[in-house]
Amino acid sequence: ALDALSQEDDWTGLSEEPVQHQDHTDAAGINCGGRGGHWEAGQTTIKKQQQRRRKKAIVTSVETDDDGNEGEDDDGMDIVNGSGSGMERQREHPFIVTEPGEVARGKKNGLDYLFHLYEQCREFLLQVQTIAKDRGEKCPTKVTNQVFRYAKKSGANYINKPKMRHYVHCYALHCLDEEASNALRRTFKERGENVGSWRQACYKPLVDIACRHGWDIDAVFNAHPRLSIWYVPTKLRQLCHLERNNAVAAAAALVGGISCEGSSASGRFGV
Amino acid sequence: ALDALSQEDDWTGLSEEPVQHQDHTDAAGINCGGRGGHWEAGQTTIKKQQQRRRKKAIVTSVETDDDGNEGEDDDGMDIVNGSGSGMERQREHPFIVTEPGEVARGKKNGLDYLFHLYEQCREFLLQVQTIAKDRGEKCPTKVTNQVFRYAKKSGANYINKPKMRHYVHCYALHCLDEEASNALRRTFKERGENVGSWRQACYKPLVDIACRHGWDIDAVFNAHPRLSIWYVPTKLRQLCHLERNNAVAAAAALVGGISCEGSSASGRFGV
DNA sequence: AGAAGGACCAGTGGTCCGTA
DNA sequence: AGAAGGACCAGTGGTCCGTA
Repeated sequence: ALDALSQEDDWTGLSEEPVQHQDHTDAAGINCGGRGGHWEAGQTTIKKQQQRRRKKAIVTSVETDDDGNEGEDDDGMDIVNGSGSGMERQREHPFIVTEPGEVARGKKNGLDYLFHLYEQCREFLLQVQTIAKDRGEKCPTKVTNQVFRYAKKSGANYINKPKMRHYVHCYALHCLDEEASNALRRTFKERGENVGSWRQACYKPLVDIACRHGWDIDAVFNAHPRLSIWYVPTKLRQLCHLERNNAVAAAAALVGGISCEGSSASGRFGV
Repeated sequence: ALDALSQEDDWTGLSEEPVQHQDHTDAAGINCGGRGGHWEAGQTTIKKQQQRRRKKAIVTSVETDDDGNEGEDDDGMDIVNGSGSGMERQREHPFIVTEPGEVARGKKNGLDYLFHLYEQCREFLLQVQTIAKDRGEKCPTKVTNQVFRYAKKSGANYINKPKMRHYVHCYALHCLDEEASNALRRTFKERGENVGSWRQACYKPLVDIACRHGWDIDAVFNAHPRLSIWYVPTKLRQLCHLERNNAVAAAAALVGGISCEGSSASGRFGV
């Protein structure tokens, strides 16, 4: 009965409501898909050089049970999800790149399961919203700390903030262009790439989508009912900004040359 | 040149853009204006019994100037808004209830000035938004701490968060029903009421407006372009919730009597 | 090595209460 | 007394880095 909540439980077979897919057929695509400048270099450029002095983590919750034992080094534990005291829940199995519909084998979780977690968070948010409205309290529109707390309280210990935030943009691609998302998964599975590589690769198609929508990644997220409840990840926002600047610079170069002549693009066009 | 920023500067004469007034002609008014149960009692009922252990404030900024003086008890100071060191800015003059268009006399500020501060905050927000969009950073939709910080940095020292939050609902009434707001001001001025009483009196008409919009005070705020940038005050939200419950209870009593017969209103109507 | 997530931190929303 | 606002506090968004 280990891992009943994740890969061994055949949840993918459940009759989940299909993900609504919005058709973004926007005609005003400018400079999308070409160049792609810093898709390798940009990653390190963006990285904040934020040096933190981090204290050694202190063990705070060593609650002694009735017998006075302190929950000794119990390596061969066989009950994992039990609610008994002193039982730490095991970590979730790591994700691997799977094709759509494919169930991960061994101690792994697949990407359909990953995306399923986002749907679960949405349901928890809807419940939190219902409760808040009923009580006349302010009502969250996004998946906030409060929602993660509610999910944990509801028994969904496998949901946590760092994980969900980490893969938000992957889920975004799945929502916004399921075909492209599926194709990317198949490609990266075929190549034997790890999850980190696949995750990195999800950025580019999203930036292209943002490009087709005037570089407004917030508007792209907000226009999609299942995506609008997620905060736009900082890195995705930064990549969109960098690419927009790139595009603007390229357009300026086309018009006025790269030399500094004191004439802007709008000046050349008499605007 | 004292108080150039507030009442002595005849800013009300400036060509401010007129406040856009939305016409909320909603037909579905149910039980608005009647009863009004806890308009006295409710104020104390709501009050959180939040006992805080508050430490004695410690003086932290006693910066000694070049002469080594510690800024002694300088009662007869004549430069107030000067940017010189050791000069603390004087508090703003207190508000008094004024009629629309009336300029406060003496060391007082009028209510047109109060509402003007809200317009100024909106302009600061618009500037913060422009900067954020340009930098590709996340863009605030409300008047946040960041906006207050920006206002202060821009020299608007007379704007601060506690003050603006304190009178938000008064500004809300001014936005949503300027006629009613003006009438209330005239009445309270005539009666010689102080600002606190006027402020309290602003709640009821707002709750009535919320009633006419299905008790959704958030929707009421969000529907108005100048009001949507302000957080709904906690107390106003609570009052709306209480009145809604009141209205529901009254409706149930009309249908099923107050006795507990195990039949709901919807049951009686065969829904 | 690649990855999951506890726990930290800077800055937020909210408003109390020492101050004038 | 009535009122303005510095400064505090609980809980947030964000993600690092000790852990497995």
